[in-house]
Amino acid sequence: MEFDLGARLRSLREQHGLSQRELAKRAGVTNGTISMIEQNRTSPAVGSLKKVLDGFPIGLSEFFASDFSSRQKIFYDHEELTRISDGKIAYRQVGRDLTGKSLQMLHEIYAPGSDTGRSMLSHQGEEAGVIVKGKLEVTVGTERRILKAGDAYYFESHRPHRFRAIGNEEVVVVSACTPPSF
Amino acid sequence: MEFDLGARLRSLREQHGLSQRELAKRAGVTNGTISMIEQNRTSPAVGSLKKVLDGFPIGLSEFFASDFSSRQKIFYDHEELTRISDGKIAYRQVGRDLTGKSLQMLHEIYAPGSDTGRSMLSHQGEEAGVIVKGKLEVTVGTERRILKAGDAYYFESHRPHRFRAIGNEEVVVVSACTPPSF
DNA sequence: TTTTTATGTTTAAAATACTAAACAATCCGC
DNA sequence: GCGGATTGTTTAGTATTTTAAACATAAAAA
Repeated sequence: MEFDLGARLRSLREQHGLSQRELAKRAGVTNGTISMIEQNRTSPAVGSLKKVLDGFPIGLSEFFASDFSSRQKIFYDHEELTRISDGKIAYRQVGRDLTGKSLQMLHEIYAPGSDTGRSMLSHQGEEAGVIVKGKLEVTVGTERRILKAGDAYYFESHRPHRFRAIGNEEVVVVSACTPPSF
Repeated sequence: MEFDLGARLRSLREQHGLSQRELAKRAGVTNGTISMIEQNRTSPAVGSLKKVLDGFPIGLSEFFASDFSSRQKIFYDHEELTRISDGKIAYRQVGRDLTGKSLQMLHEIYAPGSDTGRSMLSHQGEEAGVIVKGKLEVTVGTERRILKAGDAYYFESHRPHRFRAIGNEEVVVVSACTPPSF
């Protein structure tokens, strides 16, 4: 989905009942700048946009937050779960086709010593997991920790992350993410 | 707190293990641009910043949301999980405050014979779960099935549903739903 | 109507960001 | 050590944004 910066700003301004000049004065820019931005005739400098948004006020994060509000098989025997092989890690996905769905749940089995690779994973959404068996080293951004059975994690998926099995027994994890990442 | 755009970008890039040139190539800008941005010597055009962030990838909103996520707790010992008592069923939620979040994960322990009640549950969203231990009877709409360790379920939460522990051992389930239901 | 006031748009000049290439520093293999 | 590759930084030139002021239209007041 395309983000229409100009339209978003115009909508915001009108919701606040401000003219381009009023907003410009508050923001410390000229009305022409606001006009150009609203028509998408320029890609404003972040600094300029920030000044403008301070006139409402609203933060950059909220401004860019596009509001994603966001008969089928129900029961699955373990062997029915969709297998997604990825080297030494055996993923089993709950459910078949997740198109249109917003939740993905995986039953993961890590062979001893296996990991998700040195290049860190990163995607949209949130993910969480509970360790069922074994020891799993979880790295998120600059933070790292070893989790054991019963422990859990929860983070936003855009943060680079990596999983690694510790010790010489297999590791079992039940994880979920939203929206589905593959 | 002042938002340090340059530092934020540098940190992100380093977490991903990319050089300025590698990122520049992915993003379709020059390495000099990235250098200047990271030093806060320019206030990049929104369009340029977007191109750069697409190289990770990460959205503008998350980029500006910054420290929110980095201060958030990620790892949870089993005893740290938030307990949500509900009669004979012990829920432990992964994560503390889920406001603004779209994923909820629970570690559930059913005492022998316990269930979620005769009046069926129903709410918005989707939910899924994996049985870790014991036997669980799951009823969704008119369908009913007994699941054992390793088995799983997935359905849309608006369908009336009910869970019941079968046999005389406790049942352990890891479940997830989106959006959080309580 | 005529005038005043306010609106959004456009334009030439000034300010700023971006590129391409050179520069400096560091690391690695030989 | 040396040479080559890779890193982040800087610089001069080009491209883009921003300003200040003029323009055009519309609504309100006289």
